[in-house]
Amino acid sequence: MVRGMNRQAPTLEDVAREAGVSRATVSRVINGVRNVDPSIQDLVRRAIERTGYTPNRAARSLVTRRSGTVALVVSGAGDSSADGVPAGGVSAQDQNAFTARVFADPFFGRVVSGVIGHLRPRCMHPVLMFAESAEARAEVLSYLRQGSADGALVVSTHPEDPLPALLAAEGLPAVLFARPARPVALSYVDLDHRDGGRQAADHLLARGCRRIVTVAGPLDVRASQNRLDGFRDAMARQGRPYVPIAEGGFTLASGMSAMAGLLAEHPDLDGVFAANDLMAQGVCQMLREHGRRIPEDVAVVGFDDSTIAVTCSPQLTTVRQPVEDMAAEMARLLEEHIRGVRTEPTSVVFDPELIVRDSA
Amino acid sequence: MVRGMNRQAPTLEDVAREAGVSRATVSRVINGVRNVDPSIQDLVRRAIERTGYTPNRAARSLVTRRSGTVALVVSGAGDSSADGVPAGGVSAQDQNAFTARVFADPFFGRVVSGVIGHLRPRCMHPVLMFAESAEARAEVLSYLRQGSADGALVVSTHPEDPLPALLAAEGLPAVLFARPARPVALSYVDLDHRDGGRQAADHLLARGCRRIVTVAGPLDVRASQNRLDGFRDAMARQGRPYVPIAEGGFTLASGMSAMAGLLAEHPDLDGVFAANDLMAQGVCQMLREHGRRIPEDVAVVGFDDSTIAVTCSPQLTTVRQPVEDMAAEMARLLEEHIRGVRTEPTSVVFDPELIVRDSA
DNA sequence: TCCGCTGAATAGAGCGCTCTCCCATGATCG
DNA sequence: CGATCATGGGAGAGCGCTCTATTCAGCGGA
Repeated sequence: MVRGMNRQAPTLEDVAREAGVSRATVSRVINGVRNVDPSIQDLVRRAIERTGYTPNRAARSLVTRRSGTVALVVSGAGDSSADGVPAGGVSAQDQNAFTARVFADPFFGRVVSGVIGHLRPRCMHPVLMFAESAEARAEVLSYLRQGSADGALVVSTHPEDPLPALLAAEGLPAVLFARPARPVALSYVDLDHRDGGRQAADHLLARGCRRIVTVAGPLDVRASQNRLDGFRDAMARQGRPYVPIAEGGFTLASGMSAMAGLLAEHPDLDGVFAANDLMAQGVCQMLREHGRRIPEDVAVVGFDDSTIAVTCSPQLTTVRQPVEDMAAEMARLLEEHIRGVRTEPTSVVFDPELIVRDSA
Repeated sequence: MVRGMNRQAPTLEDVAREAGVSRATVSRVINGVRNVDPSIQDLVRRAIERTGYTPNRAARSLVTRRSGTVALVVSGAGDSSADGVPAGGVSAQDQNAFTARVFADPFFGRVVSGVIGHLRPRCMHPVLMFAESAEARAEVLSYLRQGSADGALVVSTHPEDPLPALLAAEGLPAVLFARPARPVALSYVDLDHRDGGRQAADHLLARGCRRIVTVAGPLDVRASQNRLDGFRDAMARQGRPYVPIAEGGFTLASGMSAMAGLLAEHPDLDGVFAANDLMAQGVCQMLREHGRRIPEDVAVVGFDDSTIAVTCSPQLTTVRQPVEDMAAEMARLLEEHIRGVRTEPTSVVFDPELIVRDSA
């Protein structure tokens, strides 16, 4: 680094001069295209080393029309902004609350992990965005339009989320987590929730449970509905048409109160299926407070196989949702859409798997 | 949009032609620089509207040498890569485990929230990066060097994290969460952990607790140490030189087992200070299993005021760490470093605040 | 010997934007 | 009334890269 600490970063030009070749040749070596004489390749590589050259992303994107960035959007329903929200839109308070809710569930962390796992080897990176208001949605759209990101991975927290339709309308590359409530011409990745519910029912029945109840998720969420449907169908198929249900909100507290209600009405219950692990944890806590042993007195099956399934005690028997794999698949699909290799919307549905631990 | 659905996005040139002015004038209107005749401003704005123009980020970055992106780096200690890691470096498994650990604590979600809160109004965006291995660290550095991001916000999960020093050595703009173990010429944001410990002690004593114990965090983490020191000093100042300690790992499970141990040795305890809320939750669960009522029999004080402080039952009395504000301050400092408004490393230390709820 | 012909390297035209000059205009002033 | 100056606008030079078109060297075949 004797060559003077000039603040300016070295450019292709500098490397070319150093190596005694043209800019184009250096570019070819870096991008590994076309035939370049091995001896010259070496020459160039050494020059790159010597100058400490790093390609400038902006310049590259400008010509390739690709940023190497994808937006990872967590999207809510939010105001339509037409209904005259007090100026300034969403308050910091609201945004914090929204973010906190999103991250309270380990689910999102798994999504991030899966996405990064796929993106990293391809030198791509996720930009985190929240789209909980009309304003924020507009920002996401403009971010994509101006080419700051090549596409979007969207995780909706609400069935009425308008973002997918907006993305589809503009023809922006995007992949969704879970099938959207309304049909939209976008690829998505999903889980066979029905089958997950079925597996939970079969396991509880096989264990010999006779009085089974269920704490369902919010019934306006399709995934919750499907888990419940699959669960009930399997029960019905085994001659159990009636299953007491309490609706929860996917939170620990809601699991506890749902369980309290069920215990009051059905004190002799001996099996519970909770539609996610967080609620299952609440269920366990409430059962313990009522002196029930798990799984001796009551067997509990959760859903997701999130980190809490193993941190909570007893460790949860649960239906595994392979979130990391699903997220990686989203990234893969998006990448293919961006590269233009894939043009038609596609869906990939994953199979859940029962993980047997201590709670059932 | 009658003007032919040519796939090409409209450029400044197009807008300029449409408005009958020069490219430079349109640019001036968009960036709000220099005086432009109001009537022409209007003309231009209408032309922008009509063409549906969005400025191209890459082109802009190329000349301004600013990307409008900052890296939000979650950094671990990780291998030094010199010790011959089996080819391929970090496995997907490891990365998932790392990510899961990071997101299991609601802490990181609050950081994200605070950062976005500051960045969004400034049209800046965070790129999520993990730096749990030497390879990953190199990638972060190159990402910054090539101008893909203007600076880095670093949250270290390990005191020996080498990333801060690397960033400082290259003179890349960066701000840390928490003071680094070794002195590094970077700005950071921190909390007065000692004072937080003090507040917890004072509250338990003021409540009349006589047999107080504490579940500390990992003692190789400075924050844990400081919380403990502050706690013990305050106790000592009130004539209580001896406080039984169990060391936990900031996880729910570790809180439970630490509490189990303390209960065995000090069955008559009536007050517990846990160094974070997750452990406090474990403490509460364990106390309940031993038939203790909270707060009647045992008072529990947590630390952080994370979301679980209110979702857990009873709701936790806890020392609030204003993570969102701290994260926003990080973003603010980084932005100033990037703009060149601030050149010297700075530290900002926040004060904790005791939030009294039901557990103590 | 000359002519394609192929492979390897170069020249140079942009990508879409910002920003520094420079020029036209009209107001101000000695 | 010409010199001075603020004001608003345009021309055009890049920013650092990719990629097409082009040149050039070498080589076998008629």
